[in-house]
Amino acid sequence: MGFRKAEEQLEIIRRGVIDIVREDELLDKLRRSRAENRPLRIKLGLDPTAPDIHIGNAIPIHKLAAFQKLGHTAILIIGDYTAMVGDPTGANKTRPMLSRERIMANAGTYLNQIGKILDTGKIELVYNSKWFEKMSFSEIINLAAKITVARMMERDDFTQRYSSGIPISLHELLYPLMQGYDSLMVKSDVELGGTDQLFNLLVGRDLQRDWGLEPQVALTTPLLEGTDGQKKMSKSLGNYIGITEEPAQMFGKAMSIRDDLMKKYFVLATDLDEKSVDELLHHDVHPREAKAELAKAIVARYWDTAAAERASEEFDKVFKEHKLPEDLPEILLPRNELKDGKIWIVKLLVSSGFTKTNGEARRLVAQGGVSINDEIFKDADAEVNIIPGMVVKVGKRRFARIGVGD
RNA sequence: GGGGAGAUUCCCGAGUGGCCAAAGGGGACAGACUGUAAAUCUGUUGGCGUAGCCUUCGGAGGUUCGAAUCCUCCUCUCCCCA
Repeated sequence: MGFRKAEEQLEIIRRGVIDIVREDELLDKLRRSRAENRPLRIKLGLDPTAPDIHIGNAIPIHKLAAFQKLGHTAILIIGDYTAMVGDPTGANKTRPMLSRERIMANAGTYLNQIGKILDTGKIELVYNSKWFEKMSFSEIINLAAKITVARMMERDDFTQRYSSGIPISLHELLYPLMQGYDSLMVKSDVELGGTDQLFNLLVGRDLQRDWGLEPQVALTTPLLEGTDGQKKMSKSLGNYIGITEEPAQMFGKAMSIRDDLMKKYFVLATDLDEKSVDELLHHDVHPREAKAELAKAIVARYWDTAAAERASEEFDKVFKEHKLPEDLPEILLPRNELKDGKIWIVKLLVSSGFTKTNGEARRLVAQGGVSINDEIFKDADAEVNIIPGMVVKVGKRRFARIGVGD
C-alpha cells in the first residue's frame, strides 16, 4: 500500500501534540518505515481503572487512530497488571489496589468503547498480565535495578508527597518500570500518552536502550480540563464527558464548560479543522453560538451529525424557549404513598429519586429549587395533589413526569 | 529496635471535659444576575414529618452526672535516631 512521505506524516502526527522526544528520531523512523515498507509499532497503554472512557483520556486514543490511518500498527496494551498498582502520576495518595474482577470488567467495557474511535479489527491487543504474571522475583529485582531512587524522586508528585509526609508505598515506584517494560515486550517505536506520562514514557526509552533495542519515541498529548474548568478530566472527580453518553447529555455537558476552554476542546475533542475553529472563535461570533458548535462537533464525533443536530435543537428548546424536554423520564409513585391523592412534597422528591434524604429535599424546596408544573413550591410541609402527568423540576436541569403505579 | 508526633464531617483544617452536629476555608448544591460560560452576591451542606430527638470526631473498652477532648489496649501514618 505504501506510506506517505515522512514529512507529511509528521505534520499530521504533530497536531495537538505537546512533546515529541525526540522529533528527529521520529522522522528517521518514519523515513525508514517508508523505505522498508514496514509499519511502525505505536503503543498506547490503558489501565482499566474506571469503567468509562471520557473525551479526555480519549485524546491519545484518537492520536493512535491517526497513526493507524497512516498505515502503522496500533498496539493497545490493556494494563490489567499495572491497573492493580495504580499509576501514581499526579496522585497525592496511594491509589486503591483494584481487584482482578473489577479490572477485567472494566477492560471489557473499555474494549467496547474503543471501537468508537479505533478500528479494533486491526489493532494488536495485549494484556500486560501476559508477561507480568509469570515474572520471577529475580527478574523484578533486575528490573528495579535499572533506575535510581533519586531519579524517581525527581518527579514532582513523589517529591511533594514525600515532603508533606504523605505515604508512598514501594509498589508505586514500580509503576513506571512496569510501563517501560511493556514497551520492551511489544518493541514499540512510539509510545503515546498524556503530558503527565512523559516520565513513564522516558523510562520505556531507557529500558529499551538498556536491553539493546532502539528506544521508542515518546509522544505526549495535552491533558484536558474537566467540565468544572479546574481539574483534569477524570471519572473520580465527576467532571467528565463519557464517550458513550447520550447525545443530549454530552451536548449539555459541553455547553457548561468555561469559555476560555473552548479552543482547547475544539482542538482536542473534535475533528474540526483549524480554519473553522478560528472562524468560530472570532470575536463577532457570540461565545454561546461557538460553544453550541463545539457541543455539536463533540456529539458528532461519537454519534453522528443527525444526533448532534437533534441534541442542539432539544437543548435550545429546553434552555432558550424554556419548554419541556422531549424524553422526560417518567417516574411512577407507588399508590400506597398517596393519601387522598396527595403526597408530602419531601416524600415526592425522595420517592422519585431526586434526592437521597428528606433533609436534602427540604432544603431544595425551601431554597426555591423545586417547581411542579411551573409553579414554585417553597413550603417544605406542603402536601401536593398528584395529577398524573404533572412535571416536577428540580434545580435548573432535572425534570421528571410523575405518574402513579402499584 | 529506641524516641517523638498524629488519625476530626466530602476534602483541608480548628477544637484538649459541658457554651459541639463541631470554627474557618475548599468543594458541592440551590437562588439572584446570565449564555446550563466566567466573575460576583445570598443561602444551604449528618439523619429524622425537624421549636425536639437520634447517630458521628481511626477501632475496642474504661473514668465521669457529662468525652472529639482524660485513661488503657489495638490498628494505621509521619518524623528523628539505629
